[in-house]
Amino acid sequence: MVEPKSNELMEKIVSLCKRRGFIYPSSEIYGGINGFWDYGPLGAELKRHVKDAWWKDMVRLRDDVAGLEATIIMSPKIWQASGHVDTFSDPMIDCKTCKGRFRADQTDEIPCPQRPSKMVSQCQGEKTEPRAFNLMFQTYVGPVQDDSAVAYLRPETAQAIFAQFKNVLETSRQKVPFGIAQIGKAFRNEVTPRNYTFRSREFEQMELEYFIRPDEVVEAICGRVAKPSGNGHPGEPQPNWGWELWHKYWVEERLRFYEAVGLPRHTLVEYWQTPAELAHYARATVDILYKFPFSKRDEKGELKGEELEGIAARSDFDLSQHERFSGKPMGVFDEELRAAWAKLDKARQDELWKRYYETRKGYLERSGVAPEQASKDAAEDADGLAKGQYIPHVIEPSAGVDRLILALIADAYSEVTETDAKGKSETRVILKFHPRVAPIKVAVLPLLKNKPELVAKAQEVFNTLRAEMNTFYDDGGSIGRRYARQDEAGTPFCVTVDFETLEGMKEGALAGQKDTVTLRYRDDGRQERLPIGGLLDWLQARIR
RNA sequence: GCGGGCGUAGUUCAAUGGUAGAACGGCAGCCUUCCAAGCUGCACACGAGGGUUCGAUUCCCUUCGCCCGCUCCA
Repeated sequence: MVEPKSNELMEKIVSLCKRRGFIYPSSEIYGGINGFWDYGPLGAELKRHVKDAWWKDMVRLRDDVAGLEATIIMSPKIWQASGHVDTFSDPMIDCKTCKGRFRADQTDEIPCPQRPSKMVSQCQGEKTEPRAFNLMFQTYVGPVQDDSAVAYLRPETAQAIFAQFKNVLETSRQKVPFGIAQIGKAFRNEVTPRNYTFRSREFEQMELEYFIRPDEVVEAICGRVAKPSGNGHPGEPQPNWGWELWHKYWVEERLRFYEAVGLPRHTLVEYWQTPAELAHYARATVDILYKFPFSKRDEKGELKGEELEGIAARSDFDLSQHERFSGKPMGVFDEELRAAWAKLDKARQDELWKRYYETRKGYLERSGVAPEQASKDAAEDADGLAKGQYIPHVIEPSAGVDRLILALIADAYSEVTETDAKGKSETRVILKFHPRVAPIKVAVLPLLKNKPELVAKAQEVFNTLRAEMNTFYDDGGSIGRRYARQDEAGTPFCVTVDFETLEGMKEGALAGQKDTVTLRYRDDGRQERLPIGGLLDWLQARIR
C-alpha cells in the first residue's frame, strides 16, 4: 500500500471536514480570521460526545473528583501569581537582517547570530523598535479603557481550579487525595497558528488538578512511600502512594481514555520530558502524543507525534503561589496526619520536618523571597505538619479538546476504492469513529421513498430512537447512496425498514416475524436482522 | 514576525483583458426491493479593497486567508 503524502492526507481531511460540516474557517464570509475555527453540525456533535466521555470518566464515575466551571475572565492577579503576566510581557526586537528575534532587555548579552563577536545591540543589522509580545489576549473590564481596567482572557483553565481550591474543598466535602475537573475555553495569541485546528488561538481544554499528599505526609501516615514497580497501570490507588505513583497512575488512566474513545495504542506516544525541558517547578511531565499526518519524523522515519495532553507533577507550586500572592492560606487540614504525627518518634519527626522544610525553603527562595524570610516561612510550614496541615501537591492531566477532535478525525479517516461492473473505479471515504464519540449514532432509512408504508414505519422507528441518542433520518436517493453518506459522516449503524419489516421475515431464525429491520455496520457493510423492539437496547450497549 | 507558494460554485478542477465551464456533491420531482443506478429540472463561485484600462476574474499594489520552510509555543 502506498502511503499518501501527509500533505495530501491533511488536504483531504480539511476538505472533507468542510464538505461534511465538521469544521469551517471562522468568519469565512469576511475572509476568515487566522487561528480560529468553527465546528459545524457534525463537528459540534463529535466534540460534545468527546467532552461528555471525558466528563463521565473523570467526574461522574469517580468518587474522588468534583467538577468546576469557572469564568474566562478572572482577576489579573491570578495571572501574576501563575507567572503568565511576567513571562509574556517581554518586549522583543526583530532583526530584519539576520531574521533573529531577541528580548529587548538582553540585546547587550546575546551575540549576533551572523557576527558572534558582537552583541546584538552593536551589530549592523536593521532592527525593529521593541514590541510587546504578550501571548495573553487583553481586554478591559468596564467601559473605561485604562491600565487599571486591563484583564486577560484565560490562557489556560487550570488557574481557576487553584483559585477556587478552598471553595471546592469546603463544599464538595472531599479530602486529599481528590481532584477538581474543568472543561472550558482558553485563549492564546499564538505567533503562528498552524496545522489546521491543532494550534488555534481560541481552544478548549479538559483539565484535572488532582491534589495529593506530599511524600513526607504519606511517610508520616503510612511509614513509607510505595515506589512504582514495573510498567503499566499501577492499579487501584493506595494510601501509601507518593507523587511518582500518582503520576504514573494518571498517565495510564489517560492512555486508557484515549484508547476507549478509539485511538489505538500504536498511534500514541508516551513522551517523558527530559530534565532540561521540565518547567522549574515540575518534577515530571509526560506528554501523550498522537501521530498526526503532519507530525515530523524521527531518524528512523517514524512519526514523532504531536501533543494531545500533558500530565505534569507540579509539586505544590501553584497553590503556594496563590497563597503568597493572595495572602489566603491554601493548606488543608488532615486529621490522619495529625494523629499519625503524634505517634512518630522524635527522630522520625525531625527527619520529616527537615525534608519538608528544605523543600519549602527551596521553593520560597526560587520565588524571590529573601533567604532569612524564606527560612522563617519554611519553618512555619514544617511546623504545620504536627498540626496536620500542609499544602497539597498536584498532578495535572491537561488535554486539548480540539487537538483530540482532529486526532479522532485523522484516525477515523479511511478510503475504500471499488471498481464496479463497468470498470469504473470509485473511492469512498469512511470515517471509522468509535461509536462512543461518533456524531450520529444511527441512521434510520426507509428502503424506498415512494412507498408510504415504509416511510411511515421508518418515521416511527426514528421517533423512538431519537429521544435516546443522536439519530438521523434520510429518505433521499437510493439506499446505497444513503449508506455512503452515513459512512462519510462516520455513523456506525444504519437501520433500514424494508418490505420484510411490514410483511414478516421470509426465512431464517426470525421467519414469519414482523417488525424486524436490517442493521448495517459501517466498517464492513455487514448486515443482520434485529427486531425493532430490541433495537434501543442493542444500540445503547454499543455506544456507551 | 521573516521568506516562498497559492486564493474561481459546497468540494476537486478548467478557461479568459470583453464579467466564467465541468465533474462530483446539494435540492425538487419521477423511478428504484440493500451499498454513491437512471431521467428531468433548479440553485450555487472569480477572498476583500484600490490602481492601470473604454473594459479587470485575468495585469499591478495593498490587505485577508490557506499551505510549506524558519521563528514562537509559558
